[in-house]
Amino acid sequence: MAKSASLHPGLKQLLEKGDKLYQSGISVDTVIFGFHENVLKILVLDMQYSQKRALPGGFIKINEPVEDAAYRVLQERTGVSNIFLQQFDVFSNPTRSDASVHQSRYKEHGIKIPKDNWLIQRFITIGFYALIDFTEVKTSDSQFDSEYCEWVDIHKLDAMIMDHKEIVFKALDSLRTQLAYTPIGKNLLPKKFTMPELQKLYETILDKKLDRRNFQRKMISFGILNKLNETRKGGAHKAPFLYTFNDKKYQKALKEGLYGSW
Amino acid sequence: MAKSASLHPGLKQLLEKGDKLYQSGISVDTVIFGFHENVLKILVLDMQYSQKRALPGGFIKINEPVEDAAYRVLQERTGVSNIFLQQFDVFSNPTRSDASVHQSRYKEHGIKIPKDNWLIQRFITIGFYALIDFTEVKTSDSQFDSEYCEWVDIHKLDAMIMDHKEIVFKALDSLRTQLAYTPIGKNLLPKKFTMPELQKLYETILDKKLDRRNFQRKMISFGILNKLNETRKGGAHKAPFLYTFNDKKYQKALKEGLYGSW
DNA sequence: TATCATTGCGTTAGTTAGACACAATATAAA
DNA sequence: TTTATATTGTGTCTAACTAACGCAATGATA
Repeated sequence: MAKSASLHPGLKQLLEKGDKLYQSGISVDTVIFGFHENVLKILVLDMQYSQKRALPGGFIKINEPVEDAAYRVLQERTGVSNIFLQQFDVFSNPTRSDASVHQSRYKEHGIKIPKDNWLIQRFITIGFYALIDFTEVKTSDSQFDSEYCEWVDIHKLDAMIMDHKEIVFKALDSLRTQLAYTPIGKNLLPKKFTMPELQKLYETILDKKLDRRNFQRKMISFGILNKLNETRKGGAHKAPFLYTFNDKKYQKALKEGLYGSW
Repeated sequence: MAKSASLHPGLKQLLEKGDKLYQSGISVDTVIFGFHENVLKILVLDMQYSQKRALPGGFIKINEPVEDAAYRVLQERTGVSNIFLQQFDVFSNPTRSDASVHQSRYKEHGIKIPKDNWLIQRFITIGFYALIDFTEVKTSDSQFDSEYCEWVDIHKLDAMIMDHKEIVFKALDSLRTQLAYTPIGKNLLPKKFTMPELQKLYETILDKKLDRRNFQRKMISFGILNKLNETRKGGAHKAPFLYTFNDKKYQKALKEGLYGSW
């Protein structure tokens, strides 16, 4: 069970110098959404020292903006840089922190965290959600031992530590709201995609069937798509056209917002 | 210039025991909106020891949720309890903190804050905005000396400390967005109000003229208003009917959202 | 009593959303 | 090679909604 693991220097440093390196009592946690095989998934941490999953999160360096901290964590975990990142809420329930999570992480290395260590205190966490192209992510190992990232169907989430499940559902809720006035998809889909694929993405996020023909009309009316002269062959039926996003217009729509409701 | 002021015990405690009482490096700041004489105003702190204004803000007690901290500050400053409070963003620019603000506050009492005091560090602040019925607020003196609250036209804002002006404009932006899918007005208007008054509120927040007749139709279609059998006489012309909000339906709309865009 | 700005209620044209029809087509089955 | 089948592309229709505007009623003022 307890594998003999050498203590990663980062972990040691975190314990001893964390209070000098990081803002005290604040963390960031990110819900990373990806879309694969018509399923909305999130990237969670699987930890050998715990049955429960965790959101990828981290601390905020002294002199680091919160957004940079979230972005840094994201890059460490996914290697991807084309990311849509959005702060959506703050989680501050005084009882949300759970020292035992840190304890078991260090216990694996035979270390007991002193009670007065900076890690053992109440943490307020700032929640972000990220949209990532599933195909670009290498779920590489963490910089720490015994932790690796894994995509999980958002509807099949097992137990998560602390209030991370609440964070996930709030993130999903914010994403749904965002869908109404912001273009979505650029970061969740490959460069080229078909209209049915885009529609599946919307249907999955909204958890709701949409009319194929009305969806297409509305989507095109936004003016953020380029229709290509290629089709995606290989499916068992009529080959749908491929599209890309018109980057310029997409960015403009991100800034100025769309209007429609779904 | 330097008035001889006795050091308020709260101020002394803040300096000496702040690090034990409050979460370190985190604060809340609230943009308090009010509506009076067809002008959108915010409640700002006027401080004798500074030319600049400040947002009412405060620190987060150990074991206090962030929302409670914001609410507590709000009550201290306004005495009002029927408040709509909404967290909207986090401000974390590492250079946003300005020790000189604290220094001049204490300097008034002849105290120089030690450089290693907990107040002299980078603070991340969580931004809230609040909607308050102007008529219910007593802009009472603060619990501290030399500070009092004052309503200021949002379009005539003078200099503010640190990044408080940015916080104000982001709050206004969030309020505008919110207007599209949430009912507004219950906390900004007196119990009874007329349709033109409600419209002025919307126009002021959106900074945009709306058609009187279409506004009325849409507002009524939301089903959150009770039309009373009274009119507001005294104006120089036809007396408009008075309305109240239907509390039950208003709360429901708050939860479930409206739809329309303005 | 007449004036006048404002309010309440109504109309119309143009646009959009939602539901559905039908032909075209890429593969699989016959 | 032909046929079957599910899916895609395009189009139509109706109901609902939005935006712009008309007009009579009203309450204070002159």
